[in-house]
Amino acid sequence: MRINNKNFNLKQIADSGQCFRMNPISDNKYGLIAFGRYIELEQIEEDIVEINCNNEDYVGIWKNYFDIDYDYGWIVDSLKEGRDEFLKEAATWGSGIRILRQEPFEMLISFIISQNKNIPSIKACIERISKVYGDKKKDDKSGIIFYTFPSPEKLAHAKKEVLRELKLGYRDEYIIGASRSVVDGELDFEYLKKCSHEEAVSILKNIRGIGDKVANCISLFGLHHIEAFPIDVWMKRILNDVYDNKFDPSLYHGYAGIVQQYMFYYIRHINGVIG
DNA sequence: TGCCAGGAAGCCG
DNA sequence: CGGCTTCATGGC
Repeated sequence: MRINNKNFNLKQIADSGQCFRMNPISDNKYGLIAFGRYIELEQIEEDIVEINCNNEDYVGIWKNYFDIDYDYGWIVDSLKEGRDEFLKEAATWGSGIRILRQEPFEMLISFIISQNKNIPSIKACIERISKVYGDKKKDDKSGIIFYTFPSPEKLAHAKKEVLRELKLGYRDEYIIGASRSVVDGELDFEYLKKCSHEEAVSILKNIRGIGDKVANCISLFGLHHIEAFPIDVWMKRILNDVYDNKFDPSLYHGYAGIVQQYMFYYIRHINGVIG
């Protein structure tokens, strides 16, 4: 399936810190594990992406996953034409970023794991927890063996000692507790998607191990509340060093999370963390 | 060796 | 509320 879209860049998405199971496999090619499947994608040209799947899976899964129906172009263009010099550069540099519609439970656990960790370490933890608690599968097309992200039931019944062996550190109890909240219905992702971003964050923060930053990441990447605005150590640097703590997210009301992704991706580029 | 990473909880004033 | 400390772990 070939997608023609001006704002769809695999490298930018893979390096944007929103997904942890999309990795390069060769030049311009990426492997992705999501929704219990493995697919390969290739950046054919700047505005053409090849998704190695049939039409049924594209329409049923990946079109929605990559948020293809949403036009990111108007946001990029408006930032490029605006007065904010930093956002002008950031939007130009990351114009191919999209906010993926990832699975809420995977985002819940992934961003609990993410606290006080760098991205390579987060990815390694997620692969380990998937290998132990997920399902082993083989992709028919590529022959690749992979492990699905664990179910809430599996992690709700996980043992602390095992999670410690997986190098999850003090987050072991947080992971088990959050998973139990999903299993017993305290956390209802369908409701969290329907309600406002503010209410979703408020509910998520009742879970032990979820503070403001992680709640905003779950809201943005797992619930697709694109007005969420997660502030991590990189964002703090921008808000302090570039904006003297006077940045006003309400200027981008309703889509601040997308603007935030351009900022995050750009500051890490400037600091040489990613290509 | 000390510092940092897409932080949060506990405690203190 | 704001500031300080502690919490595992790996990489540099």
